[in-house]
Amino acid sequence: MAQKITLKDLAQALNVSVVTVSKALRDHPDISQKMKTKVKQTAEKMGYIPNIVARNLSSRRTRTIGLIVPKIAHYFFSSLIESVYKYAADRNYEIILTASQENPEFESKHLLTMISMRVDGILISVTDKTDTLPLLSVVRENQIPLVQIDRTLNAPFSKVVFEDTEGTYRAVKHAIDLGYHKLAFVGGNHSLHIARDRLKGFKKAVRESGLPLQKTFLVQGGFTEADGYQALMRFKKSNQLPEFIFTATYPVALGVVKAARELNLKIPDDIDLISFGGSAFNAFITPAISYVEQNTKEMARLAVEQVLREIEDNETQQPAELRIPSELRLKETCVKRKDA
Amino acid sequence: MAQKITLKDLAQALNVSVVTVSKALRDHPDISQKMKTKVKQTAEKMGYIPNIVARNLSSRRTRTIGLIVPKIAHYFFSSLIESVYKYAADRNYEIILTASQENPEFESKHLLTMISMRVDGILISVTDKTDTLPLLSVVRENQIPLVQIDRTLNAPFSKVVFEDTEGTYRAVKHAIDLGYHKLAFVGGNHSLHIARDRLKGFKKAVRESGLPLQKTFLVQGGFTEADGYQALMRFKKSNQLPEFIFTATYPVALGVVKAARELNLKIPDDIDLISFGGSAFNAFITPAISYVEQNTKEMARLAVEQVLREIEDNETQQPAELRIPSELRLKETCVKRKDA
DNA sequence: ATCGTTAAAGTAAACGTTTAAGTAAACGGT
DNA sequence: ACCGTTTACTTAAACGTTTACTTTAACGAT
Repeated sequence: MAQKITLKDLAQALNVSVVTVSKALRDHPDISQKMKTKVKQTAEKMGYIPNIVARNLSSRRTRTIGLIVPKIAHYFFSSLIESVYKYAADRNYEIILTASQENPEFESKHLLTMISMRVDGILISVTDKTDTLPLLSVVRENQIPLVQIDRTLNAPFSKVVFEDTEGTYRAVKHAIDLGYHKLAFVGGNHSLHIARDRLKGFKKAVRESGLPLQKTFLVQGGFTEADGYQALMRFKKSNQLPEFIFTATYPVALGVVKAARELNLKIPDDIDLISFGGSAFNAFITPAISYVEQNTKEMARLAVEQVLREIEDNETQQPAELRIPSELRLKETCVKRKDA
Repeated sequence: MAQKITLKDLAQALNVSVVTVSKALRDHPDISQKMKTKVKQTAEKMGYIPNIVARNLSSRRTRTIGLIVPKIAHYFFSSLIESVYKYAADRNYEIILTASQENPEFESKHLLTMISMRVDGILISVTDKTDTLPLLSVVRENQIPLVQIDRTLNAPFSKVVFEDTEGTYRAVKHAIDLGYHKLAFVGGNHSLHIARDRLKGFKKAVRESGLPLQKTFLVQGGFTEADGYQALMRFKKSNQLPEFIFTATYPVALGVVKAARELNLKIPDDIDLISFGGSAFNAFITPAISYVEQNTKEMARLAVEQVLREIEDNETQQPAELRIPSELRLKETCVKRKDA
């Protein structure tokens, strides 16, 4: 085919300057309506396709937001991603997505790539092993707006989180009210807020009710199915089974379910369960797990809005901390009173 | 902070030309080892971060592949995406992902954006409503390598698909062997190969066994849960229930399961089921649905390899058609003989 | 000593836009 | 009739690289 059409080609064809063409296509007020129409028509006719790379270099902005998540094929993150795309599209921004695969090295590499690509802002949800991200200082120096989502570090950037402590507290309180005494928490890396805050809510509920906090029932680790599976297996091995388990994520809960099946433990009768976060297919599994709701759509909305605010307002503001209420959704676990 | 460091800054600091710095950083043979080390050290020290936008403009390539899928938060696509990212990363390519939301308009818009962004190649899985993509001619004219994945159109571009006909054929044959006579197919838009080919396999199995093909049991539509739900509801309404349903996708199967529960029909006893494609959480639902396996990892691998081949080999080749075997995985549906 | 070759740099131009800074003509108010 | 303003355009420069070409010096072989 013919070479790619550029503004120059259009300009020559129309016998005007390149800038006139550029401005006309962008509806710049400098240009007369008549010229705009003429330019757009020939652009259409000649099959002009703007070169965004050139535009980005020249304008020193990309209308692009980097999104770094630990995983894509994941109940929580795939919906979060989908919504982020949607809200970004509404505001005419592109998304550059990368997945760290729960690997802090990849995470740093991707963060650097995003800076290299000159994204206008960054949204990040860190891996379950990240306790520090050295590159954040570079982000800061370069004044790139960055918003942490859900899995946040203690760093001077805006955050969007759920009401982790309160949500967990209510769920565990509910379990205690049903008569459970031996309660376990299976969660994640304590350098992450969500792990600490969910544990905090758990402890608060247990302490308030005067029950003892058993060390062996507080499990650290990751946020994956494997972590839930291992936890229950270990409880079993040590011959110390809790009556109720609160899991820090839905995948962890699935791991518990899997282990329970193998051990021939009935849920909810032998072991009861609530998780932080559900999933679209929860309704299809038996028993459907009761969970603390995570409104991913709202989280995406707030995160996109916040990062765009920081991008588009020129003055640097204080980091914001946006919190999303997280309500308990009772399904088929943790609904019956425990027989005394 | 100080202004962003550019090659020019490095060049000044080192008292050499910009080109020397550029070449040194890229390990160009023109540059002596001594100079390379020196340049890299100062680059490190001064915190140089390359501007990929400028590089892309100048070099007329982006080392970027566009990936267009109908949906992100979806059993099949989220794993496909994850694997595409992985294989692309192995070859040092970035991915630009967009989701068409099963909307052909968005799909075209995104395709145009990708061309605008000057991606080096494109991977696309079209919406369940797409029957033609006018922009493909632009892709062709601009000689942008494009590979169709799974949901393919009849267009002169390479394809990576499953053995849709054979996989479906074997599954339906299995159902017939178990003694089922009234068989239904719930599938998608017939301008897509996967819908046509899966239906073809279905018809072949039914015809071969001498059973009648009932028109009302061949349902067109989309590939979503809603489509499966509606299909079973309609069967019920018309008082014509099949004994066995083959669904063209896993979400459709879930829709059937949902409808069955509401109608109080037992799966697999009242209605039996096999779907094309499973999911990671299939093991958690009761009954676990038997399915024709879709090896998303392999699909991603072949697609990435093919598009990179077309990008990196300068000569244009004939479009390839890569087919991935799809085996039947029996779980808890379609495993018992039907009582005569 | 001379010539072709190689190594290690440098110079100039280009990639396709946008932004900033003019300029010329038309306009409107006094 | 004059001046400031507005309209509609143009020119020049810049964005930060890479690519293609040129230069200079050193080296070996004859």
